Amino acid sequence: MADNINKLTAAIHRNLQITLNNKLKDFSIGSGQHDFFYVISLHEGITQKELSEWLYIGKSTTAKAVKNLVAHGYIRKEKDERDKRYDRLYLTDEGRQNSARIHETFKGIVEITTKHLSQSEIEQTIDVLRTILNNVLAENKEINADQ
Amino acid sequence: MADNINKLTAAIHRNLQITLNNKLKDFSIGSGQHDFFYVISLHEGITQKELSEWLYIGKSTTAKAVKNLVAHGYIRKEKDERDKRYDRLYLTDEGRQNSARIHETFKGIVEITTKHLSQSEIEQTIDVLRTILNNVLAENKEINADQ
DNA sequence: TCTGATTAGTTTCAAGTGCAACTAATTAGA
DNA sequence: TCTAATTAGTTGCACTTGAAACTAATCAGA
Repeated sequence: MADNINKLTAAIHRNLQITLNNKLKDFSIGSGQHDFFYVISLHEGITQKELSEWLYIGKSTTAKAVKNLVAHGYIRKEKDERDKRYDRLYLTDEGRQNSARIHETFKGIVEITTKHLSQSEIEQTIDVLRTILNNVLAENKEINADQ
Repeated sequence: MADNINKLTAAIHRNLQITLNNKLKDFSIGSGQHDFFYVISLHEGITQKELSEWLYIGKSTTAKAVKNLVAHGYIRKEKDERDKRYDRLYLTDEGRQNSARIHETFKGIVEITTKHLSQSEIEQTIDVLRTILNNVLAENKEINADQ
């Protein structure tokens, strides 16, 4: 078997998590929560549903990540007044203090991954990956309409 | 934030795992072990170290996956006679009976991911992903020489 | 208006994963 | 040859994740 896209995306994902954990070892939240924090810091007021959709991750995982971020004092939840089913998410002061550090780290991750690649290679790859993701999501939707 | 390669590979990986789990729901081993079984079926006699390197996955995860596959009767271990540190892995009869099914499923996964893509797009993407993976591995090696 | 369906978020359970510390086997160097 | 270092594999721990069943709030249709 030669390399294929599935194996490579899996390997990249796993090993990038390791990179991220190393770079943010002293930051007192677990590896999965960095992404959530990052997105919230870019889109304050986002709901958990939107966060799940943005990251293409299950809502139960989002609920737990958010719970942890709140417990660590980095973000806070606020009930939407017009529809009390929604929780809107905002950075706390402590979250805001750590925000720049996270942004730098994420920028560094992008630089690491794109080393030795031209801008057009990167753009084309992003396009193809987006197509692949849509293919996979369509396949999963076919099987199960929910979640 | 626009989509980036890290987010896309993570999303593809997570959602492909869901696809695979759905397709192999009735197969009595967990999601992570399908990949291991597949590689072993293609390379009988492979060691756990080689398996870890092939999948770019940690050796402790490999040890547990192999343990489960053995417990379920799909594969067997055999000590290398020349160097007893190595365990060599082989399919059992039951493993061999299920092998074709797994191969078909993996082929189906490739077909799903590559829908709407030309052969050259796929090949170029694989090249880029390989470069990215090497970038990430090099970065991690810099931090930690072992594992 | 009221009842049933839908929706956002939570919780429990089972499973995969990495890290660190471990054992057993082998190799390298004094 | 013998001791220290290396190497393959294992185990315990912490953490992430998805599925399924749940609650609370809202919406849609009779």
